[in-house]
Amino acid sequence: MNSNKRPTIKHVAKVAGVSTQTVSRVINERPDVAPETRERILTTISELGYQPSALARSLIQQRSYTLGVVTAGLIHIGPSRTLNGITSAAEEAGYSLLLKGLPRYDVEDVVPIFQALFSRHVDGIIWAVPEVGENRNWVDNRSLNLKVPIVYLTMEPKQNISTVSMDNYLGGRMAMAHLLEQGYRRIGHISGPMDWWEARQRVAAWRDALKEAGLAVEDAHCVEGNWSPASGGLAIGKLFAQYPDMDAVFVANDQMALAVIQEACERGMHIPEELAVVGFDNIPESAFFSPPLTTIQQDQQAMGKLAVEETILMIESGWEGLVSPEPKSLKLAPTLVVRQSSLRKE
Amino acid sequence: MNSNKRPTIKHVAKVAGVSTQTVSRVINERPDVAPETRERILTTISELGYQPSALARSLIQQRSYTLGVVTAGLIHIGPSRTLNGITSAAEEAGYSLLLKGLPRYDVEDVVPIFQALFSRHVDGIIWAVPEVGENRNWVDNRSLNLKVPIVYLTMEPKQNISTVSMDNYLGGRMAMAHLLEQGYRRIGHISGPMDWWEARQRVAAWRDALKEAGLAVEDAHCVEGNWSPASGGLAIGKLFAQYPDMDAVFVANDQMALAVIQEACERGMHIPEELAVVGFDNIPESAFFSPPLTTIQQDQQAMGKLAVEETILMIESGWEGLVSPEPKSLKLAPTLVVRQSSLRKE
DNA sequence: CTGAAAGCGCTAACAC
DNA sequence: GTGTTAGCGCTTTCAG
Repeated sequence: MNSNKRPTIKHVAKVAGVSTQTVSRVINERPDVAPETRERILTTISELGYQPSALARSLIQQRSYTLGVVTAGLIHIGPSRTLNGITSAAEEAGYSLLLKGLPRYDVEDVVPIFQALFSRHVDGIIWAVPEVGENRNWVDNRSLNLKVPIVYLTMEPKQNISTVSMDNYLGGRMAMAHLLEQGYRRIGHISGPMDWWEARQRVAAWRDALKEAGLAVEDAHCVEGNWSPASGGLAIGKLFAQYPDMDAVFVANDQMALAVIQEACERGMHIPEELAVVGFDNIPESAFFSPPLTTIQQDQQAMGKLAVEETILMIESGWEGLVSPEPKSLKLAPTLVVRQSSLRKE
Repeated sequence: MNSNKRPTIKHVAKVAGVSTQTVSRVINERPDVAPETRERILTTISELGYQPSALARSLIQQRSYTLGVVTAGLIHIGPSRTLNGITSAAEEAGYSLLLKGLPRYDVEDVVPIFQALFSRHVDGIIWAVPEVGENRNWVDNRSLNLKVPIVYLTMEPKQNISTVSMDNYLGGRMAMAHLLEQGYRRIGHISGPMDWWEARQRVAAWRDALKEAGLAVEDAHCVEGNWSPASGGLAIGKLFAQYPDMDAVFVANDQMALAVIQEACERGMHIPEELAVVGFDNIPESAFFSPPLTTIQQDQQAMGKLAVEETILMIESGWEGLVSPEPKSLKLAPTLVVRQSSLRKE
């Protein structure tokens, strides 16, 4: 009975004895169809298992209800949390997602990426790749004359484009404020790779907090890591050598902080008595380090969600060039999670 | 000069003074175009910044070069690693990805998911959701008469469908073999949630390994966790009570194993002297636990890659119903990573 | 080698 | 209320 191919609107129309236009009206829930006709068509639709083609619809409406998402570093927890926020928010808003993963952070040639996205008529783009090195250089030239809105995640706010980021500087300040409040005064820093915007923000927070507290800031008190636990171990070793009377360390992520704890332990040092440690990220494991790690929590899912909402807002307000909604730079505030690794005993 | 709208094949044809077909031939790199004409058209294309519409092409060719990917639990490292493998493999094969994230593992009503995917004419589907509870019940009824091939990840192999999974049973056996070889004989187990297929496989491996070694298997020697570190802490507490002379424990994931180490440490126990620990997953942190954790490494990126390759194989071999390539059940072997947490001192 | 006509599945605009 | 016509941007015949 059923043909092998998927039924089209034509099949439905023929079987129900109406024109395709009427079927179209029913599908799109237009009011101007006789209740009786509507019933008949709905029955036919479910009998045939008919399903409208979003492709054909996109073609004629010049609107795909699809967002392009560009990510990198999905193996890390941060980017995947963000993506998770994006998927659920898009679902909720009735948008589909076209996903592209970059093999590296510093992809130089973005043209093919955009082409792939545009050729599938995405209505908007979420550039969920953190700012690293020169990987935002192309933004000025390209993005201003694109036909669809783009929202950039995790980057230094810029004129004329929309960005959504965690406030890494604020997070760093919260970590430092906490340590200072606990009475620590000789605070070192292990940073992320300095070509990362996020890493630089956290370093700046460390520096400014010390300065504002009237404490000396020395280059030798800050060592660069690469986010990996191994690099954290190396960094703390250096720091012990360069800053022997350090009493606390602000570490730019939890993975490196774990290695710091581990290395301190191996040297027979007690945390937090001899060295207080504050991390960044609040990975699920950090509550179970020995001692549990004080850290800065960032809600990356919320960031993804916000990015989707912004993009859709730009789309639906009839975005054209950079007319309607002014480009915004949104920042989300992280929160401080206090655990034992930073608590000065009475 | 440039019109506001994106140029179409018609514009190119008009400007180049040829018919749209000829432009089409050039785009698709057909040989039967005069070199001179081809040059002129290529020039026009780049002058106009023309870009073919994949949408229109998909519509007429009934082929979208797009894969639907359904995931769940992206906030966890496993699923996102898998997705990362999928994105890079798809990119390489020239396929786009339509991403759907499920809000939970046990989504009952999969019909809307498939509808959304089909309405966008995906050529194949990768169901990257682990088997949990009853969430594969629908497979029999539906999948057999779908119009596109599906590959299911992380599930018990089943007749007539294609699956790709890590060999969790093998992984469990490797963990157990290692502990037995080190001389441990009273080995407990902390499992994942028993409604997860992966958790059951690991339990079965624990059980079978003990049995085959001629050791007693008691229900009280296995406690169920829920993958979270917190649950691991609870579970090891129970296990200490129910199995006081336990000398080793195989923990179903690294996060729970971390809490085990932490709890043992708090009770003043030494690892591995008084309790050997083996985990599962090899998260980046586990090399930096105190002591570093012996664990089972699974290459989830490879799994994602394999799933893409299988799906495309089915698509391109002219899949119809379940005719051409027989459904396969592929399994990937994990590897053992030995660290200090399980090494019996001489 | 190149072009004309038809149509993928759908909807906008207009008739009746 | 409902049908007709046209066309989204492309490719597939089939002529020449």
